[in-house]
Amino acid sequence: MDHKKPATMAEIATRAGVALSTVSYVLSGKRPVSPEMRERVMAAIEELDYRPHGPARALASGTSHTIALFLPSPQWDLVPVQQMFVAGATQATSARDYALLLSTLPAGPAEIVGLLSSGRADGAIVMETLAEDARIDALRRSGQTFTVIGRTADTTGLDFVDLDYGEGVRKSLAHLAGLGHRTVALFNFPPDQLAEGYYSALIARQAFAEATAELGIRGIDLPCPHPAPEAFGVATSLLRSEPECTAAITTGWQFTGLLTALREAGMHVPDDFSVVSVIAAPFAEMLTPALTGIEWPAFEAGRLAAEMLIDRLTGDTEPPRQLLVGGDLVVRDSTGPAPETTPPKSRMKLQLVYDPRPERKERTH
Amino acid sequence: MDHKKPATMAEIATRAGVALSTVSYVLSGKRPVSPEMRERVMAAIEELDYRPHGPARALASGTSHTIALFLPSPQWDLVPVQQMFVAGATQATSARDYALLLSTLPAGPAEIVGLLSSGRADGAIVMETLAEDARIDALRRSGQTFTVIGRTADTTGLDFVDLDYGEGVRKSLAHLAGLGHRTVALFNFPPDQLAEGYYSALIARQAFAEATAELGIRGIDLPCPHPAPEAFGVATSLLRSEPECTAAITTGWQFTGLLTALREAGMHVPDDFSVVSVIAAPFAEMLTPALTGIEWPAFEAGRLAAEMLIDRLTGDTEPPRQLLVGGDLVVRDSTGPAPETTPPKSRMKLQLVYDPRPERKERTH
DNA sequence: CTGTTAGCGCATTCAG
DNA sequence: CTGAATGCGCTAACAG
Repeated sequence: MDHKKPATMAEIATRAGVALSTVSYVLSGKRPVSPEMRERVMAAIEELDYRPHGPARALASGTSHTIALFLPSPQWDLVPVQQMFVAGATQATSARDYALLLSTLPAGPAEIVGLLSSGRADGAIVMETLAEDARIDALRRSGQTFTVIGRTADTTGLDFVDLDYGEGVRKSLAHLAGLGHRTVALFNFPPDQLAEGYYSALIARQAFAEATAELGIRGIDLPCPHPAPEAFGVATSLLRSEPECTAAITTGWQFTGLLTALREAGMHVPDDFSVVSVIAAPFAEMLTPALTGIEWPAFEAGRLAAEMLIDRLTGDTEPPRQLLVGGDLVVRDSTGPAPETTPPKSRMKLQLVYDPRPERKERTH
Repeated sequence: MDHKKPATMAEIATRAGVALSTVSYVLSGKRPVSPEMRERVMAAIEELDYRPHGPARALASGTSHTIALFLPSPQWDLVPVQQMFVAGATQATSARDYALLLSTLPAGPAEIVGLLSSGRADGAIVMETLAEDARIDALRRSGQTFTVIGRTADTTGLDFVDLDYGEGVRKSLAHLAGLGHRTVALFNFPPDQLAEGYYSALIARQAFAEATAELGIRGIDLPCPHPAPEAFGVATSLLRSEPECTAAITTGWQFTGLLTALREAGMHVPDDFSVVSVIAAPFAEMLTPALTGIEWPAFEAGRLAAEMLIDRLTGDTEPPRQLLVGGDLVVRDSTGPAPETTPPKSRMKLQLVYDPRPERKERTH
C-alpha cells in the first residue's frame, strides 16, 4: 500500500543532491545535462516514483497538453461513425502524449470558448457542424486553435477533415444507374436537420440533384427521420405514389424502415427494388439482405483530426489542412449478387479525395 | 475578435476595487461577502469575461474536478453497450460540473495509477474487468478513489455498477425452457476472453451451468468469437453434431454467424430453432428475424458509475455501493411471435436487482 | 553545464 | 465581514 502522497520535484532535487531546475531540465530536455547528474536524477525519480504534477505544469507552462472533443448531443446513441471518430481521436491523442477531454453538454459557442480559455484544454475538435455554425464562428473570433470533423460552408482558413458525403451519394447513384435504375429516391437526413442547416444533409441533397441530372435519372428527394417507424411511413407512401421508383439511397439508418416497408409491400430486394446506404456500417453485414453501402474510414478520420490539431498546437503554421476523405462502395445483396471481391477489411486505409488549398475554389459540380 | 488573453482574478479585484481574496470568496461562497462587494465583483467578472483558470485552481486546491474514464482496448468497435456506458458517464459528469478525461491506451495498472497521482484527475472509472484484475488491485493499493463498471471476483470494499449477466442468462434460458426447448447451446464469449478471466464470461458460464441443471435442460457451453465468419463455423458444427439442440443463447454478436448458419442449413427461425441474445441492442430490431434478447439500461449504468465516483470525491464515506443492474427480456420474432406488449422505449429506467452490503454474502446459486 | 529565483492564477490562512 | 500574505509544483529566465 502506497498511500503516500506523490513526490514533488523539490524532493527529487534534494534526494539527488541537485538543483530543482536540473530536475526540470532532465525531464524536459530543454537544456543539456551531464550524464552523471541525469543518472542521479533518474534514480531519484525511480526510487520515489515521481510523477510530474499536471496542473502545476500547466500553470507554469501555460499549456495543458490536453485537447477537448465536443460531441453534439447525448442522443449519441445512433451514430457508430461518430463513435469511430471519437475512438480514432482518442487513439491519436494518447499516441501523441496528450489527454482528451470529452464533452457532451449541448455545447454552445460560449461553453466551448469558455473551456478553452479556462486553460483546461489547449485546443478543440468540433463535430457535427452546420453550414453556418455559431460554434465555429465563435472559435474563429476567439483566436483559439481548433479542428473540425465535418466542415462549414465557408472553409476559409479552416482546418478540417470530413467524409466526402457528396462523393458517396454520387458513387451510390452511379452504381444504381449502372444496374439500370431510372428512378431513384434519396432518403436524406430528417427535415429538422435540413432546416437547421446540417451541412452533410445539404451536401447530400445537392450532390443528388447534380448527379441525377448528369445521369439523366429521375431523382426523388425525400427528407426522412432515421428511426424505423417514421422511415417505414415515408417509404410506404413513396412506394404507393411512385411505382416507377425501383431503388433508393439512404443517408443513414432509414434503411430499416425502408426494408420493412418493402417486405410488407411484397417487394423483394434486390429483384424488385435496390437499396444502398451512404453509411451502413456496422449493420450492413448483419442485415438480410446484406446492405450495399459506402464504408468510411471514420477511425482514421478521427485520428487525423486529432493529429492536425496537435500539430497546430505544437507549432505547425502551414496553410490550412482541409481533408475530404473518400469511402468505398461495397456491393452486397441489397443491390444484387455480390461480386467476387471481398469487402475491405475492418480498418480501411485512408483515401484522400480532395485536399484543397484555401485559395482554390471548391469544385462547382 | 477577442484575441486578448483571459483575465485573471487579480485584474478582477483591481477592476472591482476589492481584495483578491474577496473575489475568490465571491466565487466559492466559502465565506460571507456583503452584497455591494459581491455586486462589484460580479460586474467586473462580467465585463472582463473572466474565467477561472482550471490548472491554477487545481494546483492551489489540490483537486482537478476531473475524472478519468478508462476504456479497455481500441477494439472498441464492436460494443455499443460500452459506448452507452461512456455516454452516460459523460452526461453525469457534465451535470455535476466535472470534466471527463477519456483514455484508451492499453491502460495498465501503472498508467492508471500514474494518471491519478499526476493530479490530472481526481478519480477513475475502470471498465471491462477480469475476475482478478491487476488494475483494480493497483488502484486498491494506491488508495485512489475509483469506481468500476463491471466487477471483480473479490468485491470487498469495491464500488461498482455491473449489468447482471447471470440474471440475463437465467431469464433467457427460462424463456426458452418455457417454449419447450430441452437442449440449448450457449454461445459464450470467445475462448481467449474466458482464458483471460473476463468476469462477465465466467459469470455467464456459471449461470448457464446452474440454470440448465435447475431446469433439467441439457446445456451446451460453447465459447465463440463474435465475428460472423468464426461464429458461422462454430454454429455449423454445432448444428451438425447436436441435432437435438433447438435453441441458443448468445452473449454477444455471435448471433450473426449463427443466423447465417441456420439459414444455410435450411432451418427456419423460430420454427426450427430459437435464438436469444443476452445483449442485442441496437441490432435486435433491425435483424430479420428481429431478435429476442435482454435490453440493458447501459446509459443509466454509466451515469450511475460516474455519480458514485463523484459522490465519493465530494466526501461520501458511506459503505461501498455495489449495484447489479437488471435488464428486460424483450421477446421478438427469433423466439416466436412477439406478444402484445410493446418493447420498452429507448432509454430504460434503472432496475436494481441487487445492492449488497459488503458484509452480506453474495447469493450462491 | 548548473544553481538561484521569480512568477503562473488561485485557495486559504492569518490579521484586522 | 475584508485585506494582505503565503504557497501549491513546476517552468523559464537570469546568473554564474
